[in-house]
Formats: sequence, structure tokens, C-alpha cells
Amino acid sequence: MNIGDVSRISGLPAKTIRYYEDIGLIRPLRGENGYRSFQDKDLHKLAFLGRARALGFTIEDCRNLLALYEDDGRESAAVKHIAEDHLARIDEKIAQLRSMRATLAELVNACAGDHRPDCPILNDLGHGDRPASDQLKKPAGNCSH
Amino acid sequence: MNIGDVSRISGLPAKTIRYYEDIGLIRPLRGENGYRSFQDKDLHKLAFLGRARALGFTIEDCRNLLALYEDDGRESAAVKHIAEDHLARIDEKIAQLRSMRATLAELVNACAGDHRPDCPILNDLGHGDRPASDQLKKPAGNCSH
DNA sequence: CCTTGACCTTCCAGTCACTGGAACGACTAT
DNA sequence: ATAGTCGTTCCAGTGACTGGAAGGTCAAGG
Repeated sequence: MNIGDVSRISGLPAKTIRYYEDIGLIRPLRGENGYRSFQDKDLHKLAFLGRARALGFTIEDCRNLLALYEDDGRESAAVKHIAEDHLARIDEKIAQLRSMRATLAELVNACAGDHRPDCPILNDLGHGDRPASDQLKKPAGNCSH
Repeated sequence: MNIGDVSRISGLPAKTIRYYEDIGLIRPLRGENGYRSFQDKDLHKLAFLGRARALGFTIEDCRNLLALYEDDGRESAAVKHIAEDHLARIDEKIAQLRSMRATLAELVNACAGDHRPDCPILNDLGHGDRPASDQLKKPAGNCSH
């Protein structure tokens, strides 16, 4: 199986699959022509990775989860620990976004959005009448790659 | 005013302030010694940027908002448009995270988390019994820089 | 005058998880 | 032989910083 087939089946871009090999998540064999030759095992792993990534696990999480997946002597506590950590990070992010959303919605609501220059949104950002920015620690959240 | 003072006042790291100059968001004067010399105007702009970033606006949004802020002839509709777009992006992200959260919480809940190897989390990721990964389009969401 | 230490400068590299593109080789069908 | 599709590698870019190295500047104290 060549990378194109695997890409179609798994839904992962070929680039991503090559990247996963680069960072050691999979180790497909090579044919005489130098092409990667994927086995069912690799396909399975890629599906695993796709699902884990879709749940927002980092690549490092995925690496650890994959190792646990292949370790028959694992303790489910280890897996649960990773998942719980991730759940907490997700909750944090949701809270952050909701706080942003609340402030922003208020401002948008207060703005006439017409041809005149008066704008409560700019007023807020400029003068900071309302406490629009309580926590500058983690302003992140806008990663639309 | 040197960069250190401005950093303390605005709460933005000096590195970030230099970066903002690099990408043309601010244009502080320079003293004879080569040090940046910040005026009230710069301080004001940085505060604006800090608040806009805290609300999750991208740097490009910030650039546009700043331009509108300084344009007396602006139409508030333009500002509102940027803010509404951003609000929509936030809502999308929240929805994505909530969907992840729901699936993940279910799995975590089903996992004993003990010394035994059986683990519903790994079962799901491995075999995909449950549809844990409906949308692979935007798996992102984990940008904890 | 010299040193210490805090401050400032620039520039380069790294982050995360890819993604785009160039330049080239391999295979398939006509 | 040729065209077109697939595969390969390698390099660079994304967003918004952040860390660190190597060096210049300044004020205070001895």
C-alpha cells in the first residue's frame, strides 16, 4: 500500500503521514523503489492517531497513548491520567473562550454598526472603561492554523 | 520612557513590545543611545493592543482595529464587522471544544483507571467503536504556546 | 577610574503541528 | 516516446511570541 491509498483510507493528508514518520510515530517499510509500504498495522496506528488528534490530544500525548496501546501490561490508570489532564486543559480553554465571548458579545451588541464613527468597541479597547482585559496571562486562544 | 517602564505599566513583556514594533504596530522614537523612547501615544496603543489581544483578536485584526481607532472618519460598521467575525470564530472554537469535551468525558468516565490494562479510552481510539472522530477537518484546538 | 549590575540593543533559533512548494525519480497508459 | 500521476526529499513558512547569546549603556558605589 502506497501513501496515497493510506491517505484516502485514513483521511490524513500524505504530508501529515510523512510528518508522523519523521517524528517517529510510525515506521512503515520501504519498497525497492524507495516508496513507503504500509501494512495494516500502520493503517491501524494512523487511524488511532487521527482519532486521538481529533480529540485534541497533543502529538506527545498521542505518542504516549500509542505506547500504552501497544503495551499489554499497561495500567488503565496511566491512560486515564493523560485523558483527565487533557480534559482539564480543554475545560480551561473553554472557560477562557467563554469569558472572551461574553465581553465581546456585549461590545458588539452596544455598537450601532452604522456609518457614524462612534463605537463602543473602540472606546472600550482604547480607554478601557470596562474591564475588557482582566487576565493578560494567557491571551492565546486564536490559533486558526 | 524606556521599554522596561512601558513593560511594567502595560503588563506586556518587553519582547512582545519589540515584536510589535518589528511588525509595525507601534513606532516608538529612539534616543541618542539607541534606546526606544516611548511617548504616551505608544503607551496608549500598547494598552489598546493588550486589551484587543486579551479578547482573542488576531494581530491582523489588531492592526485593522488600531487603524480604525485612529481614523476619525471611520464607520462603526467596519469595527462591528471585525468583531462579529471574531465572535463567530470564537463560537466555532467553543463548539469544537465542547464536542471534544463531551466525547472525552464519556471515555474518561468509562475508564476504571486502575492497575488493570483494560481501557475503554484506548479501545475507542484503537478500534473506533464509538464515533470519536467525526470531523477531522479541524482537529486543532490544542495550542498551548 | 573601575567595577558591578541592571538595563538596553540586535539577531538567531525554537515553539506546535503541520502545509506549501520546488526539484526530482518512478510508474502507468497511450 | 510521452504525458500524467504518483512518489521522494528538503527547505521554508505559518502565529504570536519566547529564549538565549553577544554585546552596548548607564547609574551607583568603592
